[in-house]
Amino acid sequence: MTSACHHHDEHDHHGLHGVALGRALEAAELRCAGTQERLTAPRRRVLELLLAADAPLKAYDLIAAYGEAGEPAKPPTVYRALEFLERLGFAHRIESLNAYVPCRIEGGHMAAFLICDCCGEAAEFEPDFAPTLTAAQAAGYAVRQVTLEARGLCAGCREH
Amino acid sequence: MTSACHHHDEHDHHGLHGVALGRALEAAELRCAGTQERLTAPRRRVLELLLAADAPLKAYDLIAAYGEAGEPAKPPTVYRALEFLERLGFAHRIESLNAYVPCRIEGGHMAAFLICDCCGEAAEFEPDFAPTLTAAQAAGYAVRQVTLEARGLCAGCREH
DNA sequence: GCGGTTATGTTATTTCATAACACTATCGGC
DNA sequence: GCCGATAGTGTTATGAAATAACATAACCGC
Repeated sequence: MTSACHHHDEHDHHGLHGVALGRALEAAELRCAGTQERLTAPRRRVLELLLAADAPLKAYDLIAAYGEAGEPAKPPTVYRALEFLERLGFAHRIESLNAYVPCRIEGGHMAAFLICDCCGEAAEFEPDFAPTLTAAQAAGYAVRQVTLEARGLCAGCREH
Repeated sequence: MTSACHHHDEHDHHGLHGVALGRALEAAELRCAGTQERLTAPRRRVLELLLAADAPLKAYDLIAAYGEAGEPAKPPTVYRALEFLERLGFAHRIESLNAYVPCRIEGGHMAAFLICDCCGEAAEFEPDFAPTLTAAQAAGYAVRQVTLEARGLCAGCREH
């Protein structure tokens, strides 16, 4: 996380727990049932860990936290689950952090993040991609996917 | 590069050579002289390799190509040079490729790339960041840096 | 030429990610 | 029900990307 300041009291607790976590997992199950995709045990477990976290998790954080009783997973288990979760839009990879977050925005969309270099928070948002897509089209590109990551300081960290 | 097609005849030769390469390096020297920064031998060598390349280079491509007579560099040599080149705006890292390109646009700017998943070309462009920055401000963020990478197919690769 | 600062050389290690292959589960068609 | 195709998992091993730590050398202002 490489925090530069230490005032992360209450402003970054995004993790889901208890009932809310259960509901989110249930919703994911339902969305899978709609397609012919399956939310298998390792996929569900990795999604659970992401949803419960307060900040982006690295792949090896997931590997370490995977086992209920402390036994880590093998790397391919987690990487394969992440690949699945990304494919279905349940999670996003943040390239500039080598880390992963659960998707917090409903509906098919292009991911974009505001990342606080101080507290490590990564807030998903939906900027207007029109100027970018227009420019890309003008250059002859057929865009399939856009990665947008804005780094800086969040409101909480600016004040201190 | 993981190319999906094989028609990369003549449409991605961006590499600088001979006189043009010399001029670009000279320009970099001049820009360094203006500040109190120094374009030392390893930094110059890495910049030269980036400028001469036709596509983004991985750090270990640079490490392998570093020595005039085939001897590779040690990793820290190249990573330190890249850090310098990025800091001065001579090069950019492309997060989604773990690769580096020389800066092709004059003037201080935020980097953005159109990346062809077929031929590997990475075209630097300057989209309008205003919507993104406005949204970030609305969320209370003070943005320091923006990474924007659009992946898809370039004009040449779409036709084939 | 001395001392602070910046950069380099070198060894080793850490972190991140995937290849390859054997085995198992699921599901539609018969 | 069972059979074959497909998708998913488990496991071992390895590959790729990046940095830590510390010693040495170059540069610059005085």
